Amino acid sequence: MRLAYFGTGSFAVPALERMAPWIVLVVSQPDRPSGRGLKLHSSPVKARALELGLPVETPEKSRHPEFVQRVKDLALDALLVASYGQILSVSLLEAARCGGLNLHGSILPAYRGAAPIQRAILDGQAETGVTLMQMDRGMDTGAMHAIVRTPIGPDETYGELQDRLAILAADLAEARVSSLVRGEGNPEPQNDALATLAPKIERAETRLDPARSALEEYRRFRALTPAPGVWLSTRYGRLKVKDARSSALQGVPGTLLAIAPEPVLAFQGGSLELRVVQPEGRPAVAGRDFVNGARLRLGDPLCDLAGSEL
RNA sequence: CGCGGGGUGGAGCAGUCUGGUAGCUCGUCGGGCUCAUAACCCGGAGGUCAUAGGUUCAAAUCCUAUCCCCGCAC
Repeated sequence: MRLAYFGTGSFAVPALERMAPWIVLVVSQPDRPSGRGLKLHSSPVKARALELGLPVETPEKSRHPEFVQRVKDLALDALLVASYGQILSVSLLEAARCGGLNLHGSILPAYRGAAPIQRAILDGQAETGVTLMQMDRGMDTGAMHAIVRTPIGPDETYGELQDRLAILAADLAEARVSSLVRGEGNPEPQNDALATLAPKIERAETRLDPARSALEEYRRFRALTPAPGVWLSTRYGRLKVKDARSSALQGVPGTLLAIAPEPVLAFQGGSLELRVVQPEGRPAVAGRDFVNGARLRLGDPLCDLAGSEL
């Protein structure tokens, strides 16, 4: 079996490792200036592929005819795709004998799009999964070959869930791709009427607001942790919340309902225990340490609710 | 050269602008109070103020260089 592997994010790394024996080319997003100092950074998939000694290409546009021709010349059985970040053109899909097989982090047709794992947590879903599907011209609209399901833990974060789903995706690829390539598939079309979208996360969604419900904001914390992360606008500036748990304590939103053993911040109808926070320009610290440094006391307001600054 | 913040007893911070005794909230150790406690009271130990050099009678504080950490934006 000869495969090309199209992937970028860390969700795609385990499947890359598992399928490496059959992968003749890895395709990932180009290195881009990012981070402090705007230095070039490789995608997780590219970095791992190079460690594995696999050839890597990072076309700016994978639909470019010259690139498509190069793929065609590889005489591939299929393109295996996971978290690639570019739409694959029909001409590219047709460059492999069995087209494109996509590993998607949701139970399709729910959560089509860029951020299925985050959106599932954000919505409070109790279950999600990975779908292996036959790619077509639409976005995550192709017929489904297989689905694995898994419950979402009540305190599970995006990072933790993605790691689990990535393993499930690798299992799924290992178990099914070779038989699909042999033509043993029996794909089931998606019911478009049941489809939902999972658009990418917007910056505005990363702010925790004590005026909103504790339930909703705890989901927000879980859905966006560890990346891109969530933050509070406080009297001491922006405060990233890197670890938190929901708490049953209730009180005036924005004030501290407890100081020890961990500070508890009141939200609407509940509260969050702030376990690890990070002030601007400083390393992350235990919530208790932040409270000590800021000289906060029980009942003190941490956030001002008046204006929704930023 | 994208913009910016920070490195001060074990932890988190103030002090730096306007050089002149090392401060605060915790932790820790000892003692006390209490039925008891993560609560409270009293007392103690513990600091090369990131590193190197410079200015000065005197540097955490001013100047120069270096190392390390981080936020924003992308």
